[in-house]
Amino acid sequence: MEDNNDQDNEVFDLLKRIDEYTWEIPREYKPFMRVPGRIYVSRKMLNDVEKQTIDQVANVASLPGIQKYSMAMPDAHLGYGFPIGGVAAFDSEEGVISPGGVGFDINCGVRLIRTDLHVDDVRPVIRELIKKLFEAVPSGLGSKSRLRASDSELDDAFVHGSRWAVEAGYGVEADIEHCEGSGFIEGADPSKVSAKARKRGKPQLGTLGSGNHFLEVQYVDNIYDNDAASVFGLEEGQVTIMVHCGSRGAGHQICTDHLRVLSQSVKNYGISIPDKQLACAPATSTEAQDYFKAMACAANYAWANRQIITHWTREVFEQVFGRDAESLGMDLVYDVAHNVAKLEEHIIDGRKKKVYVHRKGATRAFPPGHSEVPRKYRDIGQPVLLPGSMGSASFVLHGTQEGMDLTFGSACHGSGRAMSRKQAKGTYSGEDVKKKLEKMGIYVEAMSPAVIAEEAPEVYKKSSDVVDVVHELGIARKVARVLPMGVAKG
DNA sequence: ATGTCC
Repeated sequence: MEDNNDQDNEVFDLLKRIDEYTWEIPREYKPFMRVPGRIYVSRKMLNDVEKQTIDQVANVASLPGIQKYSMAMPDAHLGYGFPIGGVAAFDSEEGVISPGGVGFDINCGVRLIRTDLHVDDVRPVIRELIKKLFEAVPSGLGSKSRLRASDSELDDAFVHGSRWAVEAGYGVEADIEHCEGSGFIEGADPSKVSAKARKRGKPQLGTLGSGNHFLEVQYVDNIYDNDAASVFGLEEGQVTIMVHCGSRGAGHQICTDHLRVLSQSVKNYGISIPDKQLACAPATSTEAQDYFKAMACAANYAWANRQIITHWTREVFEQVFGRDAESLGMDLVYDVAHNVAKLEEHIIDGRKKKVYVHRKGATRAFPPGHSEVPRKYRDIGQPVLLPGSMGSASFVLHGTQEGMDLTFGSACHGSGRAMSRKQAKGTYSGEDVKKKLEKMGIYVEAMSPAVIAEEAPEVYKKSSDVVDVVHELGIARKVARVLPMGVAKG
């Protein structure tokens, strides 16, 4: 124990070990906890979980109507109010809805596109491919799209998500089926979106954004489950494309606008919260429902956004390989949200119950047989897409019944930051990181060197460690690993 | 994550 510092000892003292990957924060830890907290992490990785993150898990447990546990995935770290990597479900009648449980980048998410191309077909043209993708898909902070959406198109994107984009010519019908929830959330109401959010969102529909968002050309280097991989259309050596982005300024503004309202609701409804950042309102209240209707608009916008990017990506591949996207086998494998709240039915204490599941930096992972899993994948379970950081592996998993029972059908969302952006910028130079990645065979095209430094592989937790916990715990099971060949980012 | 404070 002498190698543990003070923080570690403190953390160990307050947690109760349930099994190899399950650590409980007992209700006794804080007087306001309505349910215990649960952190799913290996003992080794527990050393990296900050005390502040554990306190956030405990704080979430104070919110009215919370079910079972306030949970944190192995990649959990400090967030706004709720931890990033947090999962919490609230009774749809007695519970609350909280923007902090979704995050600012509403429906930040990931999609995976397969191809029939082999890694050897793509290596020789990777620079050209990435350069063209970088040109075709606007990226960077405040970037504007080459799509000029009208007000009515923006409304349609807000309400219909992926379907709007496909019907506007940006994709094919099968793309819609292969999105979580068919690429939209019901109940979106654009009248709950401020003029300011509309103004920010309108020129950005069809942009990648900045930070850890990326468009990556990858190849499948390892298959863990042949049957599942085959059903998902994946095989070793095959080239895939991953898109990681969200709802841009629109989602950010929607979160900001409604946080202001809900921080007042907390007082109006007499809800006692240990942290102002946990602003919320009773799920049935007008304020909470208005947030949910606006949040759904942002979520749908993000699905439309990833769909438009998919279309432009296909166009670039068509140009470079001189064949149409269909003959290149460029089907959408799946698209998942990892920052969203959803009204779902779960079995709790043996009874079916409707709950608002808040997943913030956590991915839905529904089991085999679930009606929301596309027919094609029904026997396997929902594809769960976990992006790695720039230059590191990404993973494809599938949902399980254990996940449904244990975590409201949720898994982690990726690797999780281990160093702050500021610290990363002070430690690494963008040019050096770019050169290092090139030596590893990964070509990076980015808007600014600072973003490359902020996203250096070293500033993230090892994605394989995080994925292994999820796999061993059984809340999602590994199907395939993909490695980057080239990446375009903000 | 984010026109990194209208």
